[in-house]
Amino acid sequence: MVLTQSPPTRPLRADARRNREAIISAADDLFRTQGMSLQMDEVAQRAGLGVGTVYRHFPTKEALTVELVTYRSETVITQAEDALVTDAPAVAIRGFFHAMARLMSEDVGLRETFKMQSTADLQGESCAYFRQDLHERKLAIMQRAQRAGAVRGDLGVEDFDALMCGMGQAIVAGGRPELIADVILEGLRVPLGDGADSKGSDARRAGVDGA
Amino acid sequence: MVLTQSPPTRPLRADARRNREAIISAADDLFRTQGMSLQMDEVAQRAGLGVGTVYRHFPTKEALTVELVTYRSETVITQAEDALVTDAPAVAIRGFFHAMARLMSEDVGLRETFKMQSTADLQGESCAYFRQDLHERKLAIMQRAQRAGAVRGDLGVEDFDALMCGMGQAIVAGGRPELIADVILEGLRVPLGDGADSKGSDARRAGVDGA
DNA sequence: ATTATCTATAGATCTATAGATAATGC
DNA sequence: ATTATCTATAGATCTATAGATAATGC
Repeated sequence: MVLTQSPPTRPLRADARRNREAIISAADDLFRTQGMSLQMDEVAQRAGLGVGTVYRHFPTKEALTVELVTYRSETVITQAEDALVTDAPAVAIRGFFHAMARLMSEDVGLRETFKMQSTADLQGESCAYFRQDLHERKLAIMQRAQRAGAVRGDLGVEDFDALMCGMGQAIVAGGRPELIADVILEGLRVPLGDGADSKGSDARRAGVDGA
Repeated sequence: MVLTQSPPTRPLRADARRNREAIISAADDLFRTQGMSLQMDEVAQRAGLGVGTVYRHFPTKEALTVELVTYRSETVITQAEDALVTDAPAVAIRGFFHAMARLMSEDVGLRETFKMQSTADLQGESCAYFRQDLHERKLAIMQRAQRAGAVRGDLGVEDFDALMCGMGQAIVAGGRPELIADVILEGLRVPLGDGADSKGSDARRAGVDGA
């Protein structure tokens, strides 16, 4: 989970380890309700510590939030992988979207996690490996769903991520989570060529290839 | 367009009028590229004025941005209405979404306009009337599309707004505008009850009624 | 001795205002 | 005379650090 250390890193002193955990836990609570606008002072206060201590463990605010973000990413993607092992792709994808919609509706941090993955942040070299790994796993999940015909083939991982982001935004903006998830899900399916369809799906099923 | 004045408001002095326009124009440029994070100092500089002047015309940053946001809202909704007069609903909606996607991809301010409409901001009493008007017009547009069977009936104006917001976010997050718009459009259609459809569309076509 | 923690505050970044100065237009 | 504009700065809000103090563990 933690991929940020290269040097040997001798084990933390007992109190320091406790405090580190208190910091992460406090930060996580705040991240859930406030996202990136959480404040370092508040984290310290909630953890029952001084700000200095927080900065000892995490040199910048970004370093702290990367911890929270990577944890959420990891959780979410594992969940998706598990679902795909158990269920048929179409069912798994549906379950995944609805679960995400529900979680996002009560976790600002999770919404911002998706944003940060797509947008500028989280781009530090420290998490380059993590990002790469995540990308590959997402690709695998998506291609599996595409081969099964559950998701249109001209969708890239970037588009998929972007849609998850969009779903989060739509939910903050007051859309009903269930409905929003359904709309996007329906939209993800392979479009059927019918009336009122003048253009736009011309690159249909571009990226599908065998296992 | 400007609905913020109740008292008679004697006409501005010639130079003041020029400056006011310079301010709005400068602010609009910055809003297009930076959205709400535009800075008052920059606005002043770009307009070739001092900050004090900007604040003379717009007492707060919010007052300035409300001006920009209402202008964009008005433009967009008029465009949708016009399309619905000319074309068949399904075609009009499609054209509208693609136009929005394209515009949003190059106008941060437009994306944030949708956000602000749904979320907390823009809630001042000063634009209560404007908001009401906008809401009614959106409702009319949506219901027209629903009666024509181009859009699923269980969608509320809030959901529709939310999806526009989400589309914007998906585009910033790196999704291809054309594709994102297509996915949401497909998703908006009345879902056909077929396989892999376990639940979620049970409230189907709830809000449809005759003209 | 070494490692951690605390408090108080420097520094950066904005919005908004005050008070002195300049431009209009009756 | 009135209305508008300018510059310089107060005030709010954060992140991050410095230097003095306290807790661990060999």
